[in-house]
Amino acid sequence: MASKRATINDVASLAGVSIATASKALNGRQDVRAATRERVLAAAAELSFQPNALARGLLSGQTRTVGLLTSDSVGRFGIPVLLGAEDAFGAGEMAVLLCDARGDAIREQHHVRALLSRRVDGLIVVGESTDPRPSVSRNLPIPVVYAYGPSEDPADVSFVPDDVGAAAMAVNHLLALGRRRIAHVTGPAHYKAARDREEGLRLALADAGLEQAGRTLSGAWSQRWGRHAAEMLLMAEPEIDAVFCGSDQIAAGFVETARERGRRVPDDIAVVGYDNWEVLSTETRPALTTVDMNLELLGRTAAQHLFAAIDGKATPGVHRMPCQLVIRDSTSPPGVS
Amino acid sequence: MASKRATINDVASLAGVSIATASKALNGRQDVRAATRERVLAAAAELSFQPNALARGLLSGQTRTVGLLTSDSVGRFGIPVLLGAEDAFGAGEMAVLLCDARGDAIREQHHVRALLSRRVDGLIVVGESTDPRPSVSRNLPIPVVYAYGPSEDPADVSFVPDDVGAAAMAVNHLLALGRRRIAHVTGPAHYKAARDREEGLRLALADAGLEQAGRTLSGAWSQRWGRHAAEMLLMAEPEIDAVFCGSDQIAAGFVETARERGRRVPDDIAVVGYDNWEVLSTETRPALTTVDMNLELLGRTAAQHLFAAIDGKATPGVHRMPCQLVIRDSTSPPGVS
DNA sequence: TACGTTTCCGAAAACCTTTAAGTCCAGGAG
DNA sequence: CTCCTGGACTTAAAGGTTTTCGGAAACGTA
Repeated sequence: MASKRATINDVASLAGVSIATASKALNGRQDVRAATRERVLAAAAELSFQPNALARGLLSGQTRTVGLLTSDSVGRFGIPVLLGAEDAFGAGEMAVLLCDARGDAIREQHHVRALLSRRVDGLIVVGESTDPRPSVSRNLPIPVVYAYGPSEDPADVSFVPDDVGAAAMAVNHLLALGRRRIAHVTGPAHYKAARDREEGLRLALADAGLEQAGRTLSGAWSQRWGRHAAEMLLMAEPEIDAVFCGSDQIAAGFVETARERGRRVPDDIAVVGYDNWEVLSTETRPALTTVDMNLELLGRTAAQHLFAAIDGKATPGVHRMPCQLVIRDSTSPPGVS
Repeated sequence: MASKRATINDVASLAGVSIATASKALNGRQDVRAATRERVLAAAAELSFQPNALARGLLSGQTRTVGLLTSDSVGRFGIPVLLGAEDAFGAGEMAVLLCDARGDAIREQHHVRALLSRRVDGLIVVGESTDPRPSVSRNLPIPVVYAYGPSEDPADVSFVPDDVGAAAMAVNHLLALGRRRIAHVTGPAHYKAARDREEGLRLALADAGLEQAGRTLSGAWSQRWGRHAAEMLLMAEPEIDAVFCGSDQIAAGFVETARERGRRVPDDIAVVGYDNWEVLSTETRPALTTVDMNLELLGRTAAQHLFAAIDGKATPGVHRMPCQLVIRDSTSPPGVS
């Protein structure tokens, strides 16, 4: 361990100037002779001087730090958002203070206070689902943006994936392949994500003047449920030619069971998943066509808008971010597979 | 947004005392009358006063903040470690400053400097694999602990899963079930994890006086490779009765192909995976017996030892943390399934 | 009254940096 | 020669908190 951290005072003494001059030299300001600046820089290098961000922040009122508050144990959805945010901040000077509330409102409040006391410049709140969540920003002295899970308060700034549009896009893809008897298997109906994706399906089918094949099957987001739903669906609606699944896990389960029951994917039944969770979507056979919510982009965008808000240019409201359909073998046109 | 943040000065004025007295009252120190303390506390509450952590840190030299430096984009292994660390810190007062070096040494240095300038009290470095990595702690004025991926420097403090012991444990489990012809499919041989796990297998077999069934098959960590290896293995060594896989992905692929080839799991072939990645291990049929590396515990332990190191009690060396065998259906004794 | 003790409170320094304002000096213009 | 200008540098204040030390009041004792 180095003995003691060098301060700008040490640098100034070593260079034989005042601390004011040292500061100016180090920050590239005017009013300092080239020779002097060089002496200061040399001294700083020799002492491996690092300016104390605390002192700087105390003075300027800006810490160049943002808080990232997640509720879902930094789970499946938090990570990419976090990465995108870190990406937007990272290259520059911003740092991210990470807090996990583990879904507990009390703990969340506690973390908000801790972050406030650390004088973060802003806050990103990552939801655990796309269901609107209570606002945390009432009377907060710093800007807040919500990612993935929007705030209940429309005056807040929120970024969410456009589930409705993405589902419609997925279904239109199936329609373009000539599929006409499309079924829907999805997660628990109390999730807004499930309802939104069903809504997108409904819209796309209505546009095409078609009826959905059978009723929507709501269960869990799991592979197990996908297998179970496949059993039921193949029994009840034997002549379906496509399935839109609410998650890749469901789709993976569906594909597995369909194959065991002698249905070929995609020839007999085309399957579309959701999430583009690569460990599943690229490893099932056939690989899954699926919706990628571009969460990393979403996180990056949220971070950029947080910057804007810090600079005083807020853009309130819920912003729906476009998703992307990743086309793989589970929806190849016949003969192409 | 609230107008302006209250300082201890505002609190003191409102309570009609000096800032020194206010500080003492707020921090529960002696030398302040009960009535006065109450007045101060009331004033603080009214102004919703939050002490400025910057000022406090500047004075005390302690920020109650640690840096968490990850190389693997907070991937599969970083998350649980991070959670464990956050857990150990969280309840109390510590905060975590997250940095992702994305595997780039330059960026890593940059982040270390940034963290240093923010005066973090310590650093946790999370590796992307169990291969030893260059030390980052040379001449750093703060303690550093390494989690998952150890430092090359034995004077540093590192925590890694005990892959050798865990593999031996897994194989002993197979032996206890009466399996005698055990094969091994694992990831790329240049990974220390792959070599360590093979070593554990070797030791367990040697103890039992047995030979491995066929040679170790090294490929990728993927499901695809698991399927491919299964094809080869069932051809080359048809009479194997157990397989030890280097990852759950490999195991999932193996199980799938084995079933398609008419081998029953676990009756004909018992399968053990590695990682306990639940989306795979609990969703395959049958569910996988697998090694759980207890990464969350590892992260928590690393964090606790970082605390100890901050308090001056370091424990240098590479600490191997015990793993745990999670027994599921893929190794049920015959007739129990 | 003089003095010591206890209890409570306030003044001021310290932490480190940035910046506004001020000082000093050389050189050019009048 | 005087005055002004501008460049190069220094002084000092500010930012919010904690802590040390000293001061004042109240009270008891001689």
